Amino acid sequence: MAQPIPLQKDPSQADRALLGIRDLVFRGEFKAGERLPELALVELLGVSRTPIRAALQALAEEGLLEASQPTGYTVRGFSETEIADAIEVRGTLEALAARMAAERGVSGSYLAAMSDCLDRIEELLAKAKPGRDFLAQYSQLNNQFHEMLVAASGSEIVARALARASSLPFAGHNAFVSIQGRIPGSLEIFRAAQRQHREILEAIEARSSARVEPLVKEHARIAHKNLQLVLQNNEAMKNLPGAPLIRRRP
Amino acid sequence: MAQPIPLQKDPSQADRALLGIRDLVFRGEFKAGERLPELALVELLGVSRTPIRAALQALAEEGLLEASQPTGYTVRGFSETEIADAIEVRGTLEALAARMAAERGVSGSYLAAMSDCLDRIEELLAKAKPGRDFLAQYSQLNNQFHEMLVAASGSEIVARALARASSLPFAGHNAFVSIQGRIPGSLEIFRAAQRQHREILEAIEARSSARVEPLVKEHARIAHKNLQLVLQNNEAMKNLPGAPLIRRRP
DNA sequence: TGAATACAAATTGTATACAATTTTGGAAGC
DNA sequence: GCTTCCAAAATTGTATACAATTTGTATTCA
Repeated sequence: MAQPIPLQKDPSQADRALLGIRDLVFRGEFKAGERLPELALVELLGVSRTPIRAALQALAEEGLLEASQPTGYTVRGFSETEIADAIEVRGTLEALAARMAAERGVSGSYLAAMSDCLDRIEELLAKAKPGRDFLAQYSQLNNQFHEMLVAASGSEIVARALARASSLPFAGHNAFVSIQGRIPGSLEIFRAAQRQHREILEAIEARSSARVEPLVKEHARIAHKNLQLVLQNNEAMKNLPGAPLIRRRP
Repeated sequence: MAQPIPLQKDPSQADRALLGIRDLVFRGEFKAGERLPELALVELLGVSRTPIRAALQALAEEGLLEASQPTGYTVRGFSETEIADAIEVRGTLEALAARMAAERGVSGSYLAAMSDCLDRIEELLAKAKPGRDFLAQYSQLNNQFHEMLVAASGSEIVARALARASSLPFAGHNAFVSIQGRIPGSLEIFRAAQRQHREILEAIEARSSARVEPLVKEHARIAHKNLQLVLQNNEAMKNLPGAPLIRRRP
């Protein structure tokens, strides 16, 4: 099962470089298509070239940057279609994970833990209205449920593939949660998602692999709908982390 | 569309390190679970630590190595189940690519090029018996068809995810082709695969997204069967590149 | 004026020195 | 005999010097 937080002592320079560069890109300090000169990053982040290079390589693997010809790295931009495809890939792999969980079976205690997680989400939805705290808590619980779902597959290989697919900007399950407070009717979206969570868990409990697969795929389509909503809402776009990476339709 | 060969002038030290380490691991010079000290690799490959480190990082991303606690890298071993899962992930993503191709449509000239590729495979199967040349040619053409299939999806995101999934040892479509000459009845396996290739192409031509998805998944199961055959055949195991990475069932 | 070339600046690739950390081996103490 | 601690060795993390390459710019020649 995956260790959610590796619990590291003090962050290395390489970690600082990774987080620092990702932050610079997400904040739009470097725009899509722009080069990232190593020395500029050394200046901005205060670490030497060695960890900077390691971070650039990692971010290129992650998909945020791309190696440019004949050398160096540039910021990658994402079209609406590309983001939709990334969500589709994530949903497909999540569905595979859920199917495996249903086929291979999950222990009663683990199912109970997943159900507990859903209970807490319901509690949250019952009493709270969208706001700062609410969104942070929902995001955390939603994340936990999805982590547990993948772990339930029992396959490290699938978990790995899924983690990679989810690391693309806007592809993860919480990509749009942080700004749903600004979108009208978002509470109803959360409620719909939660109903799907229950159905997914029930299908796994019933070992119904044929049913759980389309359920998870459908669940991933919420992200799709959120993408559409955000793109039509300028106010939301301003507050979406990484918004400068999105290539709007010409 | 993906550039199969980046056409680089002379290989960098980093490239040499990457290929060199992969080769050492596939040949079993370092066994599963064993550490890869940087200085040992410097000695063996004759390049300095900087490109060695870049290569280690890349190979860990690829899945061949894993970062070990609290530092360094070790060779990753693969159980039979893990290899089966990797094939399943690859098949799932390939099916997604094919479905997208069917949904979005593929130009007539591209379909014709894919058909040409299949014609050449048929020609090869008609006249040749399994042997050195035959396997190399089949492998090349099989690879070409699968590359074209992914490209037909029109999605770089999916192509990327698939390339990563296929880079895990034994997960690619040609993983077991090189030793099929040693397995009795292999020609019949190739013929069955080719019949599936035709059906897949016909389904895409007919824009039948619902039909192409299970066809591609079924096609990927050939790799599954080949895995079983190889594991039961000691002679074949000896000639399988990367065989030392496989953790046999205890 | 425009193109070609040579020179300068910027940038990345590589090697290596040094720092920090982890592991190892053994001696001392219980 | 076993554990504990410390020092030495091994190993990785980081910074930086130098080399090789690419890019930009100015100057010269047609």
